[in-house]
Amino acid sequence: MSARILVVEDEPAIREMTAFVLSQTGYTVLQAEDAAEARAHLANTPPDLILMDWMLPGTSGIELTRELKRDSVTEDIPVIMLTARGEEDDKVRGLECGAEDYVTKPFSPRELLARIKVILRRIAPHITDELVEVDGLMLNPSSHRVSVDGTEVELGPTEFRLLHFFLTHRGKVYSRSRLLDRVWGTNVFIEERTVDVHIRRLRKALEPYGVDGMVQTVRGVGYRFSGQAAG
Amino acid sequence: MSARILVVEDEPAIREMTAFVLSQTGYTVLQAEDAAEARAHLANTPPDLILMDWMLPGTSGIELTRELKRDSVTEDIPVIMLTARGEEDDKVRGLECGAEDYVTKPFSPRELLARIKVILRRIAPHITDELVEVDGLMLNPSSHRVSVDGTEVELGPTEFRLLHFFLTHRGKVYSRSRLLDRVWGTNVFIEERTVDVHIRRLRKALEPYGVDGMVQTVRGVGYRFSGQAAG
DNA sequence: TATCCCTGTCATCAAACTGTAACCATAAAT
DNA sequence: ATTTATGGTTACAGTTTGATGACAGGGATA
Repeated sequence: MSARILVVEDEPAIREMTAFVLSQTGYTVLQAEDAAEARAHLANTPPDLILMDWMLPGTSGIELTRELKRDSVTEDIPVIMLTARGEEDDKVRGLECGAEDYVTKPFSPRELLARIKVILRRIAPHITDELVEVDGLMLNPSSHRVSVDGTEVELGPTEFRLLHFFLTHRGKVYSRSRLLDRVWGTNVFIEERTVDVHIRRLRKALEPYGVDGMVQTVRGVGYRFSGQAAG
Repeated sequence: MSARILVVEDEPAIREMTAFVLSQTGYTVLQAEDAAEARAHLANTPPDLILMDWMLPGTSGIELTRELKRDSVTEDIPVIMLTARGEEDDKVRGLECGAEDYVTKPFSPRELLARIKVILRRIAPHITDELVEVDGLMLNPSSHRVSVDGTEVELGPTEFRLLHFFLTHRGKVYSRSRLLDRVWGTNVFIEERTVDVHIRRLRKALEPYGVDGMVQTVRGVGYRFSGQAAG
C-alpha cells in the first residue's frame, strides 16, 4: 500500500494538493519543484513511481523523463505525466518519451489514484510496507500477517484491511460511513451496519489473544482503536 | 459533530479534488455544480460554511452569495470565494458582497484548510475538532474522549455535546431554550426542563473528579460553565 | 462441477440513552 | 412564617443503538 511516489511540479499549490491526496491514501510522498531536486531524490532512494509535470522551469518534464529512461538505474520507474488542458495534443510525445500514462490538470483525485493503482499493480505488486505494532499486536503488510506476541492470528481480507487502518489511525473515532470510505473505498454502496459485522469478526479473531478490547465502540459516533494507554 | 461544508463549483475535477481534501480532513461535504443545486442543499439542512466558485454557469457565485446574504436564514453562513488566478483584482468585490474570505485557484490543501479553520473557529468553535481544556478537564473531539487529569470520564452522547458546547463557550450564561438550540439543534420541541436533567447527568459524571462545580446555575436565567476562577 | 471461504444483509436480543413527569429542596417574596 | 417560584433529583417507559448469529450469493480453487 505505501509505495513511495515522487511528485515533480513547480506550482506549489498543485504540488501540495497532489501530495495531500497521495499521502492521505497511504502513499509516501516525495516532492521536487524542478529537475535538480528530482535528481537529488532519485540519487537517494528511488521512488516506486513519479508524477511529472510537463512544464518545468529549466529542464522540462519531458526532457527529465527521457533522461531517466536512458539511465539503467531509473529506467524501470514508471512516470505519469501531468499536462495542463490544451496540451493534450502533446500526449503522444509524452508517451513516446517513455511515460507510462498521463493525466490532465485539473484532475480529480479518483482519476489520479485509479491510474496510479493500475500502474503500481502492474509494475510493482510487492511493495515494501511498514510494520505496525501496538502493545504486542503486530501487523506486517508486506507479508500480510498479523500476530500477537509472536503467535499468528488468522484474519480475513477485510478484517486485515480494517485492522491495518486502525493500527495506522489510532485514537481517533471514525464513523461507519468514514470507515467505509477509508477501508472499503469511496463510492461503495454498502449498508453501514455491515461495518458492525466486520468489527465483530475482527474482535472475535482477536479475542483468544485478549487484545480485542483495543477495538472500541463510541456510542452514537462510531469506532475507535487504541492501545491500553488512552489515545 | 464535524462541520458541514458545501462546495459550489462547476468544474468536476476541482470540485472532487476539493471534496476529497475536505472529507479526508473530517468535514462532511455537500456538492453543487450550480446555483440551483446549491439552493436545494440550502433548503434542506444549511451547511456551516460554503466554498463558492466565482464563475458559475447561470447565476454567478457572487450573485448567489449576495442572495444568501440577503436571506436571514442563510446570512450567517460564512462564504469563501474560489477565484482563478488573474481574477485577484475582483477580490474586493468578492469581500464586498459578503464573502468572509477568498482563495485563489489552484490552492494548496494547507491554505484552504487553514482558512476554513480560522473561520469556523470564529463562527462556530464547537464544530472544530480542536482539543479543549479547562483546569485539568480535557475534551478531545477527535478521539471523542473526556478526561480529568488523565483519568477518563464516561459520558453519554448528549452530555458529551453539552460539555463540548460549554467548554467552547465559557463564562457566558445560556438560557435553557438557548442551550436546546445550540446543543440539541434548532427546531426541536423538547421540554425546557429536560435541560436540567442533562445538566444533572453531566454534573454527576464529573462529581467523582471534583470538577462538577464548573457547571453553574444562574437562578432565573440558565446555566454557565467556567473554571475555578470566576468567568 | 463441487467445495470452501469470504462478504454483505437481516432479524433478533440486550444494553444504553432520552425525555417526561412527579416529587423534593431551596431561595425569593409577601 | 408562609407562600411561591425555581431548580435538583429520581424513577420510568419508550426509543435508539450496537452486538450477535444465521444465511445466501459470489468467486476462487481444486
